[in-house]
Amino acid sequence: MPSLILNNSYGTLIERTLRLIKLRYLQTFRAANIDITPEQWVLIDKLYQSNGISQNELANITFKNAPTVSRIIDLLCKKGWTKRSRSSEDRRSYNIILTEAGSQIVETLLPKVAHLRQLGWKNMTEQDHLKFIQILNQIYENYEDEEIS
Amino acid sequence: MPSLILNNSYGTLIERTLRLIKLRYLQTFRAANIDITPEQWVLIDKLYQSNGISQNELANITFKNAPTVSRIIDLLCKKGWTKRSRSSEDRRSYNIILTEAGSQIVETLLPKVAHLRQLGWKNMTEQDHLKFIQILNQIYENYEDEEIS
DNA sequence: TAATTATATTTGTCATAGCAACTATTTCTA
DNA sequence: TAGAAATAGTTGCTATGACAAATATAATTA
Repeated sequence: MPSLILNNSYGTLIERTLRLIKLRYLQTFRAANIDITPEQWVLIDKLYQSNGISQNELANITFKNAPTVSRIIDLLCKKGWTKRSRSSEDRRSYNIILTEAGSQIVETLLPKVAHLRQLGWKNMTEQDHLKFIQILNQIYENYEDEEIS
Repeated sequence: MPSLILNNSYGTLIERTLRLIKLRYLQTFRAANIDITPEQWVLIDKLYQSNGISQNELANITFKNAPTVSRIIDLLCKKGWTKRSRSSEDRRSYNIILTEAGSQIVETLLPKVAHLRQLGWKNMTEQDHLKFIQILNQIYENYEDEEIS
């Protein structure tokens, strides 16, 4: 259906691709019998790399907003994969700790996620990958610069 | 913060850019004093091009699912921008009609949206645009092909 | 140091989106 | 043609995300 593709603005196409990527992640997690969403995955993956960071830091590095991170951490804590520990330096914030169970989830899923990431670049070169990321970030900057009346 | 960019998978970067695009659309609509979301815009924009199509057709061309389209049409009808009219050929489906008020909304916003679409491609060539869409669709196809266990 | 301002997090409300189950029709098939 | 299967749409439940308002604590300033 090439006409469908041509008739849609790039926003719609970005959304379509992103939605499929997330669906594949979800299906992969289900196939591994682990009840986790792609967004929850992003957070515990970051915690695996930087255990003990605050919700605010998590929000910054994942580009999510504070209420969203707060609610996802709620869910992760309910599942026993993370724990909130009040920071001793700043009693407003928490250190978010990945539990042993949480670590095991990450270690189980990491190779499957690595496979998914590669999958997206099938039939393409490293050059394509770089170009894509570069354009994506250029679009971001273009919109970031713009003051909307 | 280049390290942030390099440390994030492309899914996260796609999401970040898409979120900013949607935010700019929303801000543009607000600046025009029109209470509409980017998703609602996508639907009435399609109806402006193809008035009277069914919810199912709308879902297909916007890559949204049936419940989502049903609920967005509910909202559009409440605002008086669309109407549902039972199809005479197939009494299960509706023809979704853009009202006069709906048409005026589209006509007011179209030039502003055209400006936003161009904005994303500042500092880039038509070649970049084509390459980006091509890669985006290749990623889509790569994930589409894959059977998840 | 008291008062103001800024920051980290939470909560409420709404919109979007996925999935599953359901109703009403239509189409297919034995 | 009767019964089964498919299709269009709706509704319920859950998760994510935006925004605004609230609380608690920290940092700044007069």
